[in-house]
Amino acid sequence: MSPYLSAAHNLAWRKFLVAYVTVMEHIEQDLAAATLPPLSWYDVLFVLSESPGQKRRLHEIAEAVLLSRSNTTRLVNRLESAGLLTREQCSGDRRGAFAVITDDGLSMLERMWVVYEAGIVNYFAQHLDASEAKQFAKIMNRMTSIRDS
Amino acid sequence: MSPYLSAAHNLAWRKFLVAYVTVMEHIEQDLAAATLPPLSWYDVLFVLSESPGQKRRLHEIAEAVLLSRSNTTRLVNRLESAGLLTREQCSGDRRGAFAVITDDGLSMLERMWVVYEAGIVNYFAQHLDASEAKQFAKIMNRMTSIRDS
DNA sequence: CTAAATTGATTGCAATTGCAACTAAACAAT
DNA sequence: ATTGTTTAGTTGCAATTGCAATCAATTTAG
Repeated sequence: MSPYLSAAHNLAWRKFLVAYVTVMEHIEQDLAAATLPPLSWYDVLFVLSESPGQKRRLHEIAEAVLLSRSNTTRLVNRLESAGLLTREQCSGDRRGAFAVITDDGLSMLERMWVVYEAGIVNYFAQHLDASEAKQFAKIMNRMTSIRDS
Repeated sequence: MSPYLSAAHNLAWRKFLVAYVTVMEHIEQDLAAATLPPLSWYDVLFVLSESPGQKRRLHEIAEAVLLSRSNTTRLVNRLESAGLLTREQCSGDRRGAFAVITDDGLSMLERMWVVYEAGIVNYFAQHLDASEAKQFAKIMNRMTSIRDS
């Protein structure tokens, strides 16, 4: 609750912001340079590929990729237009729709991962040794829990 | 150059992404709830307030806040429409323009900082002790340097 | 059972972003 | 001086986002 920010914490915050945008820009640039779609597409394809039956309800995708419902609808539209997934009627809940990854979607996922993984290594992981990586993940994890007072 | 990502590094990366968006969303929500402008406005106001004469060339702002030129032009337009800064003709370079922060801009900066600082503490800094904060800043700093092979 | 409330997904619309021109001024080089 | 190049800033346009409203289906409650 104390609204006081030490200089060290303030600095950490600023470096965090800068690091995030520069790393993301590098990775997005690498994808674009390889004429591959943006990371948001990867996220959806990845979630689907991990899902039972390689399909998932739209609202679950939204939650998994931290996107609003409406943005998910449209993102899924784009992937569908590109043939990377199809929509499937949901038996049992007639409101609902599944997104199902296609073979093209799976191969796109792989092609993107080649570039994406290299980017993560180059711009991010390279700068952390194994124990730092573990510690780092732990810290980031704390920030995603419900806030207290 | 080794394009191999360990499980620990991969996890760290994912937590990084999630932490960033959740923390940012919280802070933006807090600002919006206080009927304050988004963080992008704060960044510009802050840069100006730190600048000699409280003014800065547009391309310098762009660089400082990691934004493209065109987006900076339009962001500055919005702040100008809101009366938080003014444009000033640049003597010595007739192409150029300064953005100069106004008194309203300065007071907006302060009002935003109240909410922003609380957000940084609540969603970010709270989760780091002093030594972690220093270590964290150091790591983030490595990621913003020029990449090597 | 029926009305009210909730949930899943989509749509409209305004605001923001990204990218590629474009204009004008400065700089460089012959 | 004259041409070519770079730099500053802006603009057009298409794509993406954010938010509120909408519609239909499901669940809840009386």
